Amino acid sequence: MNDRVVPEPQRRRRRPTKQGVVLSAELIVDTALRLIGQHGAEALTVRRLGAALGADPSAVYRYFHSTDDLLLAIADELIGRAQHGWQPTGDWRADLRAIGLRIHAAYQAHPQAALLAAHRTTGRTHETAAVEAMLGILRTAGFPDLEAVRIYHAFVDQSLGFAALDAAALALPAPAATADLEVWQASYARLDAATHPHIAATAGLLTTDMRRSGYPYALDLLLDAAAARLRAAGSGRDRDR
Amino acid sequence: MNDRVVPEPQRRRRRPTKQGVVLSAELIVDTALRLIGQHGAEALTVRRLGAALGADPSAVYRYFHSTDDLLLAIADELIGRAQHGWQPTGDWRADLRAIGLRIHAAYQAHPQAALLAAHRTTGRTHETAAVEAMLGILRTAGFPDLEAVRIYHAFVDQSLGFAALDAAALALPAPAATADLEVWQASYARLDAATHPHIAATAGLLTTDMRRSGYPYALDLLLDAAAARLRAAGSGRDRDR
DNA sequence: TTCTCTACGTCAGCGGTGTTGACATAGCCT
DNA sequence: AGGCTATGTCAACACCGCTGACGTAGAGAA
Repeated sequence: MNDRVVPEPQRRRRRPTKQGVVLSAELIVDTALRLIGQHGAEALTVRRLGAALGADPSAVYRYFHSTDDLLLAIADELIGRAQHGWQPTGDWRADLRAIGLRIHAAYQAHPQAALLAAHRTTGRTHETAAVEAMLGILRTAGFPDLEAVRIYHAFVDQSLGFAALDAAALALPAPAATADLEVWQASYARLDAATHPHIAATAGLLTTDMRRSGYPYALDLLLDAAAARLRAAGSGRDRDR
Repeated sequence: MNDRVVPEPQRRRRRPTKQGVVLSAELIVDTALRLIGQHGAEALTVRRLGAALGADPSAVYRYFHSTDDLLLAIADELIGRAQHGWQPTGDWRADLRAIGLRIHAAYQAHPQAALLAAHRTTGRTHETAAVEAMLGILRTAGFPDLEAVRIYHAFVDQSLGFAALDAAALALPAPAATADLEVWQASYARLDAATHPHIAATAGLLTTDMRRSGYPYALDLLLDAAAARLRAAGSGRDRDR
């Protein structure tokens, strides 16, 4: 870990680079996201980032301890964008569903970045705000603390897991992506009913269903199960609120 | 893509390396898996693999076009291992649960191979066999075809999504991995109850629960919901089987 | 207005990476 | 016995993340 990073409050940030750009942590994160979006995940190297910024590559290390540090900042930015503009309605199930779909959508918008960021825990402001919101929805709905935490955990990892999975499909190089999709018609739809009766019987349904994300359906299943547990907990000790 | 790879049938594979090892694609895959298991995620580099094999690093390129090619070969091996030795019991819920946990476990055993493999559709024998088994379980249990396909889709993608997510955590370089875990104590456990009441109220539960995978709980939620839908479908047109 | 101090952009370089062209040779085939 | 070629080895390339050293812009103090 290097110590060239000056904490935000002491920054005077006055000095433009040779090419006249005034750097900031924010600008670097935005540029990194743009770089990833335009040229793929492998385009995010310190040297290329420096070039895109119009600065010496090592200048990045004045703002982030390492590339991993930068990645965490990117991850938090993505979470922030998912939350942006969201308002709770008071209906726990609708609220949770909306958050899940928002997370999924935000990551799909930056597939290559999502691949790198989906599995990190940042502990930064946007992330903690999101966690607080989700826990709040569950606890306010009446879930006991232990169950609220477990459902939160399952819910958020399900969202991120599907987000990463679907992002990976989007981030695949074009030929590989189409190849993966065609497998369902080229291979599964032609399997012999004698050896693969169940696939043969549902081939048509399979090829259409596998084309889109399984997340919305999986999300509804999870919310179904959560609602059932809430009902069970509520009827257990009948008086609540 | 290089073309130094000789297709398997033409191989004469006679020449031992300087250190007396006779190479083969199989040996390389096994050694790579062992390397990952013993020395962590970041140990899988071509140079280190060469050293572990007792051969020049570039010898690997006589068997695989690239490291990605090698990782796909490893992935194919993993799918087989997940299924290996599994026997259906006839209880659809127990069977599906077992398959889910097996997939998850197989990927956890070799995290960074899992990372690259989880989102590919291969259409190869191991994969089609697994799909056939899962669909068979659902259809035999009495799910209508459309629902069987949808639940299969949600189930398999949830398994792979969690597998990829948890694998990514394991595949992280050691410092980043510990940092991610410590965030829950260093950051979340210290948030002010005034600004983050729900996190503060559940901090203890959070830090312990987030240490392990959320997959088993999420899996049970999904199976709960599926069982409920099966009941609903069954009572709809009462006579089945 | 001038001086000082330091934040921070730049440069050169280290030890790593995947990959490839050229070369030497082991050992199967005739 | 001899040739052919599969395959192991070597050296080198281009790139990577990262760091120590250095110069200087420009804000703050006087």
